[in-house]
Amino acid sequence: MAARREAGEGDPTLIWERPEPPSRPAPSPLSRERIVRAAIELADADGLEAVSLRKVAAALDAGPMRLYGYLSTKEELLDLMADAVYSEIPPPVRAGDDWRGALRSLAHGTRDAALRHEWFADLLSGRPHLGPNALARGEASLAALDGAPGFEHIDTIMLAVNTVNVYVIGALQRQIADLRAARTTGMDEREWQHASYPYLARMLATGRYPTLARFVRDASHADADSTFEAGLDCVLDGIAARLPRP
Amino acid sequence: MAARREAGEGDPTLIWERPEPPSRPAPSPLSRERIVRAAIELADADGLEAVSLRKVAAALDAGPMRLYGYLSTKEELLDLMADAVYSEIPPPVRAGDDWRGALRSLAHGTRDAALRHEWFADLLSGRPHLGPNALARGEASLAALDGAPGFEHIDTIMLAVNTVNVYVIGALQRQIADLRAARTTGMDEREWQHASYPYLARMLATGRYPTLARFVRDASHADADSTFEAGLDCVLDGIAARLPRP
DNA sequence: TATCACACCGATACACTGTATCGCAGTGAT
DNA sequence: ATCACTGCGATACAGTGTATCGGTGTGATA
Repeated sequence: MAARREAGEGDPTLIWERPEPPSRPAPSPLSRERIVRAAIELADADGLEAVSLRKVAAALDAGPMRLYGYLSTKEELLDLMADAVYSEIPPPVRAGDDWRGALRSLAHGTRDAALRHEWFADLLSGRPHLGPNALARGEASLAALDGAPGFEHIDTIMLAVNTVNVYVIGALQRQIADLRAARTTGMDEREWQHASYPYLARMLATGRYPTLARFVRDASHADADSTFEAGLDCVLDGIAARLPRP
Repeated sequence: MAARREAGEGDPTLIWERPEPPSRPAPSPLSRERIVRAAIELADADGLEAVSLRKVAAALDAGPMRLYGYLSTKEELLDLMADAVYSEIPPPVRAGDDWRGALRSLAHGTRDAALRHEWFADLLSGRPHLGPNALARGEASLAALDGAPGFEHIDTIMLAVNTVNVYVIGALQRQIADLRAARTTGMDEREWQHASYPYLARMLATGRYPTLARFVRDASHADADSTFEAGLDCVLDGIAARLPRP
């Protein structure tokens, strides 16, 4: 092991605090940020499984081992990538007492950033995101509701922010899974949803799923955006219902 | 390629329809089900990244290549594993008009099954789950609300089921990420949440996240179960708010 | 019963992964 | 001018998913 993995051996979250190696002028035009940027480019283009230390290094004209001066593990790179996504989420806007607007802008900001980087969904189940940008987003979320009318109790705010976040995460997960499925079959999302999707059609034709079949036939299949919006409204209504009578 | 990958070459969802190879009596005491069971045991014990075709095959006293008679890809194995989790979800009970109870039991059943198999969360972003058991769960969910008072319109049912599902998925994702983080630090979940977690404490001490710090200090950090319950109630309230006046 | 044809198992191989090791070159100090 | 050292990256290793294909055991046929 020697001195390769320097500080914070046991605790993987310590990337956020460990200083970068001083970027020596000539021989090392590398930085954690450049590495992360290269990795994100790869992931955006070809998915997370295309991100290998070798490829990232190659994109930076370096040998794979070079990266270990800036990262001590591939997991760290993934953490940094996730945090970079958080940095793209704009702070929620709160106009006066419009807490719904605040939560809504938070939700949309998160969703937009995540849809720009589909691989983000794959990093959600890994470990909690605690990088500086993720924390900043947390800070901004809470601050956006802090002091809004009806949100006097701290636990009310927690519940609201948590529920919205959880909804957004779940919705993302699902939409991205669908997007990928659609892409591998070559259809666009709309076509796919309309269930000319042959396997599903055959499965439904077995008669084992009568209700499902009826719904696939009769429901007005909205696009992903409006479905997201409808669910979000639903969640916001639920939050509103638990506020003290104004 | 020859005859190894037989039917449904292009479409990866076709596992569900492709028949198993006829289990020849003596030399082949293997079956898709045994393979999946072995893989699930590995994943339950050591996480999804411990599931390699070699290890699964070894657990069954077979060479790695043997599995390719039953699967054409590791992805298929993962799909089968995911569907096995769905088979553990009990059909939602609906007592009379109690649609809340139906959705609640659906949510809990899903959550319980997923917490029994933490790796399930990692499979959510992969591709949509369309195995027979997943479809059966879909069927049961819709059927549970079908005809309940207030749910006359098909889109109302869709919205309700979708929103609950999405909430459950998101909540799972998050709790499992937390569980893992807690485990790698050796603490139990409760301890971890109570933020003696040293990195977080240091980060909050920087003063860059004042609201967050206050919340971590003052909020009553409920355990995962009650948080889930509270959020679920919130979502159910939101659904209730959108029903036609009774 | 002896032979043949065929099916299939799994050893071998390949390209790829993350990462440990360590020789060597290049730098700064003496 | 010499030395000590630092840190880069070639090499190596154990592991992955999967393609290939030789050998073997089986069932059918003569």
